[in-house]
Amino acid sequence: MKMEREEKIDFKKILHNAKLKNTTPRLAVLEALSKVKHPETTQEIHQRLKNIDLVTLYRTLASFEESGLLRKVDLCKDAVYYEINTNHHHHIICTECNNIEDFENREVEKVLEKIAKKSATFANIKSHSLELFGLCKTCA
Amino acid sequence: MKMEREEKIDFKKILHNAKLKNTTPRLAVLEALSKVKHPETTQEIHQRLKNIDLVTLYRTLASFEESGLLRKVDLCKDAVYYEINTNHHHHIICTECNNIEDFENREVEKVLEKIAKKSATFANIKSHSLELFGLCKTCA
DNA sequence: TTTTTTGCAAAAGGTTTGCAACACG
DNA sequence: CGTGTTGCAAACCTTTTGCAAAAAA
Repeated sequence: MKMEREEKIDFKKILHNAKLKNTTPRLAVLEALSKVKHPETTQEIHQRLKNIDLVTLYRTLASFEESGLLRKVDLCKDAVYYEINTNHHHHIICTECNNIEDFENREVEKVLEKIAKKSATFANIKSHSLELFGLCKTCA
Repeated sequence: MKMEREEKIDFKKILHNAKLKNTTPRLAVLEALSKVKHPETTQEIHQRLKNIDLVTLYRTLASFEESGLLRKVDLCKDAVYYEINTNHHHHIICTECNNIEDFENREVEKVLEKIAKKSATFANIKSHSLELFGLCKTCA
């Protein structure tokens, strides 16, 4: 019988592994973004973590992205969104209420690989962005 | 025998059809973007069309997008890119030199439609963004 | 104790707004 | 001629930079 176990993440170890020093603002940001399912903007994160200076937050997010802890997501909103960099996936975004659903799809990844190979001018493809936009059932 | 014909676009008619008044800055912007193959930022366009006020350019691009003449493209560059809204296609961008290749691919569109249908929480998908990032053969 | 990181102030960009003069239709 | 558009000035918002004080290892 499998015990249900409280998800207890060792944020200090994560920072240490990323070769980042263990500071209060960094722990707060990492924890906050781990709790949240959807991508957030710098301003949104700042709203929730009022006690962290906005400048520090900018620097923290930049260093997290550089070390691969976070990933930028482009939601066509004239603002940069960040999310925890876990498994590779994409998003479906409601243009009305900003509701976000994640999806993974092996087939689309395969097609993208084929497209990359076919290119006449590109030697290698390192990454891609893919987001769907529409109306969720509540807003439709 | 087919005559090669000078591509002569009636920009005034295009503006008229879009229910936009026929002004000097609008014609200049429309013509400039029609000549160019790749997406450009507001700042880049302004560099080329120095005689148009930057504020006017912002308003022009916004009205062009609203009326469907232009489309925003998201190249993960912390800047909004615009391109003429013609056939549906996507881009492969060189992260080193910003070289851009367009591609169309029926297969990927089909897979995206399937993904949209499968979604539990979304009623309909209206659009999507898809860009590939890598190194072109010159930069690799 | 040495090196990074933080937080404040201020600068720097980029984009938007208000408004009078101007131009299109 | 009336309404929409332009161009300038100034406001605004987001992001970056400089630097001294504080914290990490």
